[in-house]
Amino acid sequence: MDSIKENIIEGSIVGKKPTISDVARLAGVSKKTVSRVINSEPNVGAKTLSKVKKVIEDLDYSPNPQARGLAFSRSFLLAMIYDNPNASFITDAMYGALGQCRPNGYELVVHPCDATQASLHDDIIKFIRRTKIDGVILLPPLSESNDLINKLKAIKCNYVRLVSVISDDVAHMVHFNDREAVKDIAEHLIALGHRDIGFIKGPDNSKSSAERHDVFRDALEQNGVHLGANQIVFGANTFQSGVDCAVQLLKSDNPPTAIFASNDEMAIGVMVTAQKMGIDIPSELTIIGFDDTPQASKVWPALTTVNLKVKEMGKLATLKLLALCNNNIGLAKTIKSELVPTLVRRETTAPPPILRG
Amino acid sequence: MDSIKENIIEGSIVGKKPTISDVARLAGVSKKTVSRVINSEPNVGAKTLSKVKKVIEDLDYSPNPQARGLAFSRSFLLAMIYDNPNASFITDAMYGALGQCRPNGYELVVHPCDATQASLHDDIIKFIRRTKIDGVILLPPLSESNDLINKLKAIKCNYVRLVSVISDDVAHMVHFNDREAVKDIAEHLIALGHRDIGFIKGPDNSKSSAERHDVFRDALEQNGVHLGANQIVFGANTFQSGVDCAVQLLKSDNPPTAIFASNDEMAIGVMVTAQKMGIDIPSELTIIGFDDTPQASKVWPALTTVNLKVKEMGKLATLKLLALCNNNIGLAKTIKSELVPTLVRRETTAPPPILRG
DNA sequence: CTGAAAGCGCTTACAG
DNA sequence: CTGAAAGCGCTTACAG
Repeated sequence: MDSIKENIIEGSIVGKKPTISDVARLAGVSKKTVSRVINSEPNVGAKTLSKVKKVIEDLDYSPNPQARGLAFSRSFLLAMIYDNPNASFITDAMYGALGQCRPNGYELVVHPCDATQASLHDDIIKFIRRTKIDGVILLPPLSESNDLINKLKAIKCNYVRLVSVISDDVAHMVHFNDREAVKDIAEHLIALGHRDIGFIKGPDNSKSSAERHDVFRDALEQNGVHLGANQIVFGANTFQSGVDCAVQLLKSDNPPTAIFASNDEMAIGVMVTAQKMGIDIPSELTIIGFDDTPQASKVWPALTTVNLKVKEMGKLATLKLLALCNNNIGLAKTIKSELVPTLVRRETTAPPPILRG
Repeated sequence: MDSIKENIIEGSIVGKKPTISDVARLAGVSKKTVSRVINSEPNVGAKTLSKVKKVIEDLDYSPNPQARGLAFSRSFLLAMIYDNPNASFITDAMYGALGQCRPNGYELVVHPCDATQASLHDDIIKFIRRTKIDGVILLPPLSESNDLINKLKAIKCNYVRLVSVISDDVAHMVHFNDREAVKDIAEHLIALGHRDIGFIKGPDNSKSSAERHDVFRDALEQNGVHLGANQIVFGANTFQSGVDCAVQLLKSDNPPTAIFASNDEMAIGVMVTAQKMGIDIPSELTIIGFDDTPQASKVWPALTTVNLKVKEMGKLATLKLLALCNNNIGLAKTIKSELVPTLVRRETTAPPPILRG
């Protein structure tokens, strides 16, 4: 009969990993009992429990995830699916998610995809079917597609979406409440004394673009400032579109004294353009962005913007998703699903020239 | 007996996925034959082959990866392990890797880790043993640790490292040849007429820091320019350290007319600092970075820097890793393992003031 | 509280 | 060129 020692050697030096049978044999119990211990099931005697745990530790045993997956009909894999957010949004969301995956025995698979592909949604469904992923986290703007959600529901795939507009049951979404942040921006600009304000809207296919626009316009209106049609320009959330929009706004007959761009990429495009035109920031032009990407604090002057708390969102989304994977919808509903982004005041805002000495 | 139709309905509407047994039954062959088709093995008759393929397509069948994994003793999972590169480096490497993973039936698991943890390397080993990952891609600076590599070898884990200094067999690394790019930078500065040049070195624990330093110093020396001790300052590859280093350099008795920072983060720190001090870029100060992060082209003036071709590196690394996973070391050696980064000339370089009108 | 048998969906090793 | 049997390492369903 093998001694524990021999098995340890066999297990860790020779490289052949011990199995549940090895543990069972050495602990003098059945595989089922070891299985109970692994899965923290009840009905294991205290003595048996500690004996099995000891052997597991001695052997440095960990269950084979493929075998567990096959038996459980689960993969213990979660996927993060996204089309085109910025790099730091992705990595922040990943960090937040991973912090919850690991202690729960899940791994995170990344799945970026090409939004220009017509088969985008079907490809995602194929991916999920093929890999048997237990659940997916959807990042914006992909997360805004109800077509995709319906397809996910059709295959009964667990999902949680990160969104900026409430658009699902709380069990299935984490929502960053743009509205408050956008109002803060409007009020901040008003308080500084700005009346000629330019707005760079995001792409039309995104719900958050429309919402940021509506809320910003209404908040200004409430303060007696009207956002005219010629003060609204349309960007694509890219740096280059920020440059283009800035040119439109700043070369108009009545250039604004402040510009709110719907994301940092565009805001930085505005900054660069203004600086090239010899316009000083913030004394001659106030600029506010949205996202608080790492770059926002690494431009000069440092950009005033809105922090989305993406890592926290990734964490909450994962917590919900794990609850869903365990068929605990009640728990998923309980977990916080709204985050309030905060306005980060840095150096790109000041009163308009007219109010300065 | 079930008709194909019924099975299709059962398979895709009800959600119960068809198995190899369904395919075998409907095609009138054994499971082993279906298995041969799935794995593109030889010894399948043409007629049998097309019959099986037809059924697979009709059923929209895809093999269960957990079952395959269990039988093959493989997970069909690759992991990307990293500690602290910048966000775009990570996402670029992921894109490059995924392009190769998918067509080969592999998925990519992300595994960021905390370099400040003493148990870092052992945690990685545990992660690999636990998940049964088939192979790992190591990103810098983690990829430079020989201690980690030795531990990976001990558990016979396939790996490929992305490195800036040749440090392994070509089957196990993709190497970006800094030397050439650094020489290009030195020669570019010399050609512009700079003689008082500042250098911001990266952190001491990184081999590439030392190499960039040595190569830069030697290349300048060859052109008759000496890099004095007071012209070398020590950064940490962060924006803030770039700011600090810039202050040291620019407030010295003999400030340089050009600064080469070992990465873009620091270079942008230098830019911001210079601009705050009222120093014009590039007419009064030339700046060159390294990495070509997205931000480099989104600052003003746009930063001259070196593009590392990270996505391409991710692709090549994955190709090598897949070859290793198939025990084809010969193939892994064949795949290109050196990439030459290119100097991207933008707007932050110009002749020194003394040579200008 | 514990365990023997059958099964998850594939593959390997073998036979013909 | 094809297939029947056994096995990968777990779990479920059941029995006691």
